[in-house]
Amino acid sequence: MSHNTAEINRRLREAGYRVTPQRQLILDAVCKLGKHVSPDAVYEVVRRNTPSLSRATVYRTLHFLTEQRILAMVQMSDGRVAYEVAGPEPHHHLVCRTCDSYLELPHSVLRTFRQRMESQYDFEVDVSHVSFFGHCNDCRDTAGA
Amino acid sequence: MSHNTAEINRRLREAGYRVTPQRQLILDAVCKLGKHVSPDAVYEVVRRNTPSLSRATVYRTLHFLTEQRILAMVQMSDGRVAYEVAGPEPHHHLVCRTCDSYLELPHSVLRTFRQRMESQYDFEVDVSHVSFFGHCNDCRDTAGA
DNA sequence: ATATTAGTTGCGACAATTTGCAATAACCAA
DNA sequence: TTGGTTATTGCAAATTGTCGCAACTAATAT
Ligand SMILES: [Mn+2]
Ligand SMILES: [Mn+2]
Ligand SMILES: [Zn+2]
Ligand SMILES: [Zn+2]
Repeated sequence: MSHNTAEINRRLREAGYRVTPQRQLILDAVCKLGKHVSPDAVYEVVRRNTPSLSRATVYRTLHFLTEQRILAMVQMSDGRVAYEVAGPEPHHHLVCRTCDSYLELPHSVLRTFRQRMESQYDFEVDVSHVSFFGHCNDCRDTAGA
Repeated sequence: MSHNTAEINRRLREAGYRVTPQRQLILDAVCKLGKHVSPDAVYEVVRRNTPSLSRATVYRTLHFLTEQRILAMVQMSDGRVAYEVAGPEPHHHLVCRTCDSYLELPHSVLRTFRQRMESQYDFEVDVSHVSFFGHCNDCRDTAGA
């Protein structure tokens, strides 16, 4: 997934945030590294360019860009999180507990569920990048339970 | 939720595990502290009784008791996990991102979703104690998005 | 009771992530 | 340009959680 730098910078400034070299480097790194990137992988890439860039900034910026819906956060099966550039439409994940592979689901699979929670419980479910855990076709036989 | 000590101890021993004072203290602490207890809260309680009991043992035991289905693990909105005594039937949670309150859902709400993932993607979703995040009725107005 | 055995614990080191705070620098207005 | 305001960064310390390993002890048999 790629990203439109000019458009993003405009959005950030309009909301009162600043466009810093760190933020641009980190976003570029996630973009280049592809899907489901770990904070540490991002850190390793950006430090090649800017060794002074700190780990704290990587974590903070990944959170920040996720809040701005420029990135999306994905729960992995071991409890850690990964990031990816957010597309125009959110999607969901089926993450295998055994081999850590994942399938991506269209946004639509949770539409009726969301509506049901809304009407029955007055609860507005955030149906953006939800992860479900379990076992993929290859791992079902070998994995217990 | 309470627990039947004698029955649990029998089950553990039968499976080749041991009933230790640490495990009993930790289980009692979760039970006494109520629902959705953090590892640190458990640690604070048990160390009053047994100061030598280590943090590592708390984490290991909470994992262990979850594997044995004596406890259940719940994802909280900040990514951390909490524990509760597992009832006879699993249930799910609607966790509010703003106030951290939660609603409990019956196990059945994911039955059709699970079947759909099974038939469409050959993926076996683990539908035990799933957390969904969003905003509760009280927080919907105040919270952005 | 005593000994044997293997599951469990505590410790310390380590890895991962968060946070407070002073220094910095992006943005904007003049 | 220049200067002021304040969001952001880097650093270091604090949290949070994991791991290897030697010492310990619960369970079982003798
Ligand atoms: Mn994805
Ligand atoms: Mn619950
Ligand atoms: Zn798999
Ligand atoms: Zn709420």
